[in-house]
Amino acid sequence: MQFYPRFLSRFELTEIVLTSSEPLQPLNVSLSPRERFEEYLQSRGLRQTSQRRFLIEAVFQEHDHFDADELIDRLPRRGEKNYVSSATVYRTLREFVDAGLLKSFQLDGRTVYELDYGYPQHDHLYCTRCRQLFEFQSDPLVKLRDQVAADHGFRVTGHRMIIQGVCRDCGKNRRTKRKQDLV
Amino acid sequence: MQFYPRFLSRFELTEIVLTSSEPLQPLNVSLSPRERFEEYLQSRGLRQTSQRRFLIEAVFQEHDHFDADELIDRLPRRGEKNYVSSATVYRTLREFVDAGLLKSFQLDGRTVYELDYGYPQHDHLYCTRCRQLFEFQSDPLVKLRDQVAADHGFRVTGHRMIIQGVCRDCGKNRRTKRKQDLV
DNA sequence: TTGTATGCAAATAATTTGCACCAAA
DNA sequence: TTTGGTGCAAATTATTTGCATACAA
Repeated sequence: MQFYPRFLSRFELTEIVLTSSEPLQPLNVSLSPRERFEEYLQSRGLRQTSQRRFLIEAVFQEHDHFDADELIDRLPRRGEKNYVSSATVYRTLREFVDAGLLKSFQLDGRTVYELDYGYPQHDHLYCTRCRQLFEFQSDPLVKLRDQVAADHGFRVTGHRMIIQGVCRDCGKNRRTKRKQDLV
Repeated sequence: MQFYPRFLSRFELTEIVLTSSEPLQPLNVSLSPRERFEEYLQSRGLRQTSQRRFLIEAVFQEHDHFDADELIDRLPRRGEKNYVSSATVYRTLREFVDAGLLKSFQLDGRTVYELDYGYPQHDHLYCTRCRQLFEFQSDPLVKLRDQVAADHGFRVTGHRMIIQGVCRDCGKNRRTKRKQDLV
């Protein structure tokens, strides 16, 4: 049996792929996230507010992936000092992304954020057992991407690569909940 | 200024990357999607119903990406012949994915489905202007993936790669709505 | 002063779920 | 018959939005 072809194509490329195993270094950036954000706000005629200042500290204090809900959970509650409404949290997270401080992507339906400013480009391994995200960096991947894009007349603005599987630990502990290895 | 390192690492790999530009061929599969699904149902003691039979036809009649909403739109309405409730559509789409007939992934917040059974593995280029998805195939990408995974002790079950950018046509027509080149 | 920004609550949007009824095997 | 399947409507979840008020510039 046979299906109609869609817009599929291969691309041509021959190159030597090289990567190194040095630990990935944080980038040196001249401005702190906060300074960078202030610059962003100024350039657009937006305002500095206590909420924005507080949120940028809160976000850059942690160094892991998070979603809006997790962030809100570790912020002061309504009534407490420095409380920020969730509406504002959502609005501000988007601004952080616009400002280039954070990156966001979709995983299992929710929006996941991670620090971008001050961190090198990287991609993810996702363990479908424990749902943990691991990071890796690969220059060849980026080259491959550019090659594919060029091949299709695309001007690249970015990419998102997630490798799904079972991480080392979960591979050992077969006893770990299996569920359905969701995509 | 300097940030704490996270779980970042590079990996070691040296290889020759080769790809070809032959148009990608549909796979030859011995069973039709419908037969394949019937097999799946039987193996799990599930039932064949008119809704399931109808949906599999509807889904495999088209050969493009779609989301639940688009699918429901082109199905018979309530009251008409062969009407299927949206709840059942959602439930059945998930079964199709379980059965390996469809693949699903998240894009701009919604769940996008595409035919899997009978089609070769591939990845996507996404135009952030016209929001169209294009497909490409790259063996080196898969090798790279396996290498990275092995490097991290991962047992791979799959991956998702989306290259974002502006497609050829939208690159020409600067007049096309620009908005914010959303991720 | 003047127009953003924020908090609150209501509105969305996309799915999922509870439940009574229907229908394969 | 028995147990899974379906339709309907209500419930969820994650966000977004309208609007009156607060506040930075």
